[in-house]
Amino acid sequence: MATRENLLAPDAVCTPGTPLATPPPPDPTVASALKVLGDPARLRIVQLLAVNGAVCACDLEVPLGLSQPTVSHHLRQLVEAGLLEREKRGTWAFYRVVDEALGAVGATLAELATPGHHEA
Amino acid sequence: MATRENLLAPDAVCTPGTPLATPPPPDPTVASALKVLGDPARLRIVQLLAVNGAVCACDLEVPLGLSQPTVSHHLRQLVEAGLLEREKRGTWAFYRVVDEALGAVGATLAELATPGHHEA
DNA sequence: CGCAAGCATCGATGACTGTCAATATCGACA
DNA sequence: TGTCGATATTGACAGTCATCGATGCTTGCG
Repeated sequence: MATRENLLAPDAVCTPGTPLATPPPPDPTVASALKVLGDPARLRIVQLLAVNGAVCACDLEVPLGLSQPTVSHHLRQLVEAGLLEREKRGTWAFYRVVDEALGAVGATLAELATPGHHEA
Repeated sequence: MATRENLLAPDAVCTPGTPLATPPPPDPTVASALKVLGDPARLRIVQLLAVNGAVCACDLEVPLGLSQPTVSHHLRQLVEAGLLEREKRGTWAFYRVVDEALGAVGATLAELATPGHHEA
């Protein structure tokens, strides 16, 4: 439900004495993956690859409406973030989603969205 | 497993005749949420709120190491993306994670990471 | 009513980045 | 070996954004 009434305890107050719990910062891998996924073109690439399986770079220019260097640039970012794998086959290169990496990002967000982290 | 050997079918080829499936673009809400979560400071804010429950803005400056206007700026982005809710209590403002919104983003990524989208 | 405190907004600035044209690199093939 | 096609890299440019200081706004309180 999460209506306005139960947003926080009614006696909640800004407690300067309690500098709030500082858990270990989020996995840098997940953080950089989120940064990379933040771009619409790259998110679209991941979606296209997730649906079509392995796709060669030349087939991405048209659906993305971007130039070949730009597509190559985005693919590079995604590979460096560990979200994509590359296989060179002859003159052209196929890309594929790394399910574990993408799933790890989703799982991290899902866990943060799970109540019970703070005092029940 | 996903070793290099089964990256794609061994006879896979760049098929110019098959312009590959173009699914409806990802939910704009999720896309903008990912863009907002791409910033390390904002991801950290979400994590701090997920752990501590409702937190007032004044308690975020120190752990983030950012100035008050910058913190306010990030909080605004997160609220506009639907990831945070704000409740003003007296002079100070408490923020809280919207579990459904954050969970939706995680679920979307998890679904993209689930094999079976492309032909088995 | 006036002061203080917390937060939001404004304006400026420096850094980052998405984009493309041009060019280089690499592999296939005759 | 020479050419062609696909991809990667470089350099440049424009737009975006994170950040902060200064300022304004609102609320609580004496």
